[in-house]
Amino acid sequence: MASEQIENYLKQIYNLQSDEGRVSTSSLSKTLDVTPASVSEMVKKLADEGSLTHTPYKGVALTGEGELLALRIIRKHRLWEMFLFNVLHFKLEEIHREAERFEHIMSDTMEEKIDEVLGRPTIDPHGHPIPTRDGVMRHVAGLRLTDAAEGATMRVLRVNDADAELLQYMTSIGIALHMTIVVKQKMNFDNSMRVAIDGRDVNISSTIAASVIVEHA
Amino acid sequence: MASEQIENYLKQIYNLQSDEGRVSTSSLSKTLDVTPASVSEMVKKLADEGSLTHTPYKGVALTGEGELLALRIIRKHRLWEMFLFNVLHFKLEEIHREAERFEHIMSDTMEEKIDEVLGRPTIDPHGHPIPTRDGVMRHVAGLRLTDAAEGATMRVLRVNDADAELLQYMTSIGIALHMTIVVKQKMNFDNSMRVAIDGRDVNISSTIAASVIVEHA
DNA sequence: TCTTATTATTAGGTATGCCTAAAATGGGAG
DNA sequence: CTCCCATTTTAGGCATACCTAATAATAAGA
Repeated sequence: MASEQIENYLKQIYNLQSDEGRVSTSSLSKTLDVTPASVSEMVKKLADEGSLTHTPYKGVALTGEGELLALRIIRKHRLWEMFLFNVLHFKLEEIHREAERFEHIMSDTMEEKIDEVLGRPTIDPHGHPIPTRDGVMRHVAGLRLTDAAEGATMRVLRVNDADAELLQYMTSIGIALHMTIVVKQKMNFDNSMRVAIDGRDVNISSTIAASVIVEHA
Repeated sequence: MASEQIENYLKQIYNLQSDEGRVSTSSLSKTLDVTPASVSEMVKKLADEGSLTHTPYKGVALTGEGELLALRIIRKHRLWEMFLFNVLHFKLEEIHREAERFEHIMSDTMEEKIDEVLGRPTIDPHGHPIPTRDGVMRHVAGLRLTDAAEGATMRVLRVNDADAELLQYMTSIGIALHMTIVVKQKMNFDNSMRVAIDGRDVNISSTIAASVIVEHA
């Protein structure tokens, strides 16, 4: 079984691969909060184990095997988030951090029990898709609220899960999954916007708007 | 925060202290499945940290601080077992092993949420008392079924949680918490006994009988 | 009491995963 | 096309918690 650290590396590499395409030593160093030297070392080991391929000074890419391991962890993470939110009534902004620890020690039996109790959910409380047991993840397209046209009526597909403070603020102004948002006015100078949420007008910064992924309602 | 290993040492020392009184290096070595040499080393560290006192070649004893740490872990373990059993519908014999991993990463917030969801239980699914948040554990006296008199009607107070196979067998013959057992006949040659459980007569070995703690019904 | 057997401790070594400091690489500016 | 600098890798160390082998202390029997 892969150690907790190894699982974190694989998960992070998977995320960076989806978000940015290329995965560099320094990007891993930043997101995992370890020195580049440590990343180099670990990457070498993961390459030896067959979880990824590494071209020195170029970057890394998960093998099929490594990707499956990553997706298994992501599944556990998201199922656990769902459980914390729906069953234990944790706040939306708290679940990510809790799940970071539990994903590593969750047995496959536990994963199955939770999946069952939750009724086999397909998205987590932030709107992210939950991969299947065998590593298939269906990603629903969408666009950043920043990129929605003025006057458009959008529905919230998913929200950034990593920044608890931002998430807490979003919740406080009424942004939640599946909610309808109407883009009233876009300010070109700073990319902030005025939107209507639940009939109430709110000004939101570009940081917030960029963290909300929407689709046309 | 104490590491996972340290928590296991403290918990085990607490258990041995309650069961046997004296806690030797070799008893810890056996129950923790590490060599006596490793135990000596770790014990020295724990003594330095103030969790226990150590008299070389004699044994160890938890300090107040160490005992509190142990009881905090035991509380998490038992709450988690309760949760696995009642909410996730794990089998009685599976919960102990699962809880062994979770007890270490359960935050105090999680402990509180679970305690609340479960309705502040005072015993776990095996009948063991759950210590309070501040380390108070009320132990209910009882006797081994082996020691019950012939003809006596007893009620199951608690059962051994460590041996999954034994527990599974006990469940299969109908022994469960709070169940009534009538001692029909005691065989002196091997300490086995014939008992009535739920009206049905069953022969049980001394091993089984010794793992069942009962009180007079 | 003395000797042996049991129990416990110390000494020295391994693996993991982190670190800092030093060396190597390669892509972009001049 | 070369040189510089940011990125990356290697070298050498540290901490934790384990191990085996060797030594020391205690307990128990002759």
